[in-house]
Amino acid sequence: MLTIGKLAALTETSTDTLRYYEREGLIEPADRTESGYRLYDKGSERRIRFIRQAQHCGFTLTEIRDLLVLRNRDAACCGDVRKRAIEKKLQLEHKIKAMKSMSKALDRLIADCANEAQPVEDCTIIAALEQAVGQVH
Amino acid sequence: MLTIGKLAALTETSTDTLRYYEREGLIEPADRTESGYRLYDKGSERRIRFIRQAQHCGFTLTEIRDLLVLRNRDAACCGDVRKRAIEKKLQLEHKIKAMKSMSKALDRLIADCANEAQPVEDCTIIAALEQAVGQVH
DNA sequence: CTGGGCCCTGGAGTATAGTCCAAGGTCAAG
DNA sequence: CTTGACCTTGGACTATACTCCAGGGCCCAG
Repeated sequence: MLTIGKLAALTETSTDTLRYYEREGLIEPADRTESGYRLYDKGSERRIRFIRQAQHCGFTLTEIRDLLVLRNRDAACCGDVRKRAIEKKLQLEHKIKAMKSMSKALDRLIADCANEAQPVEDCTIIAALEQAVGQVH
Repeated sequence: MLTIGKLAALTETSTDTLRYYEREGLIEPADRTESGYRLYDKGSERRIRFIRQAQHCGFTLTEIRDLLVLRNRDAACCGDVRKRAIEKKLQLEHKIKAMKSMSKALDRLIADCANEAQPVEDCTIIAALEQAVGQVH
């Protein structure tokens, strides 16, 4: 069992952030000591990592809580749960597409600017950036 | 030339947001009427679309401003500009990787839950979500 | 020449996601 | 048995990105 400081160090978060996640209903300590210290198990570490990862992918804490809550449901698994998963998946795919097109635009930008001492007017940034948009819409 | 309301309608933003972007240095009207009304050209529309797209991909307004500012530089194009582009590109690639792995995890989740009336314990959500994390780190 | 819809500025308010105290209790090492 | 590192709660503060007024001016259709 880990104290909050150990878990924070392990997951590269702050103790404040962990307590904040608890207030927001994203995590809960597995136990408490007699004196009230929070105690976490290895599952908490995985949970925190998942939260950070999901955030990094553009999910809000509210959305992440929704995903995590699916786990604790006693309703039938495949209905609600599946619907949410499909929704998230579509959101994700859309974001990935947009990001890929931006990434390609940046590639072009980098390639075109290989020549170090070119003047600004010939730098294809604007064109590349705007193409990124064109490809998505 | 478009007034702020027309541009807002065209780009599906609010006039408040457009004025906010202006305060933040992301856009500027091409002109003003004598009475002080903002007037925008077609370039503004493309610029706004780019901003929204970039935001959707997880860039902050500050980062987007940085990208847009590259355009107005009178310093040598390929040096600074290229460095920034490469930086953004790496960030983007990293996010795309994470999102792809979450997307795959969601796929598995959806596939495994195809069977509508399964009990929760057999719903592979937790496993799938945690694998997403495992794949990224 | 007036009513309704648009525009202006400046400033206040909101949600999200932390971040930072203050005041105090706990615990292990020396 | 004290010192320093850790923990507790509650509440205030911050940054980002809007969002919503208030109080006023502009513009044109009837």
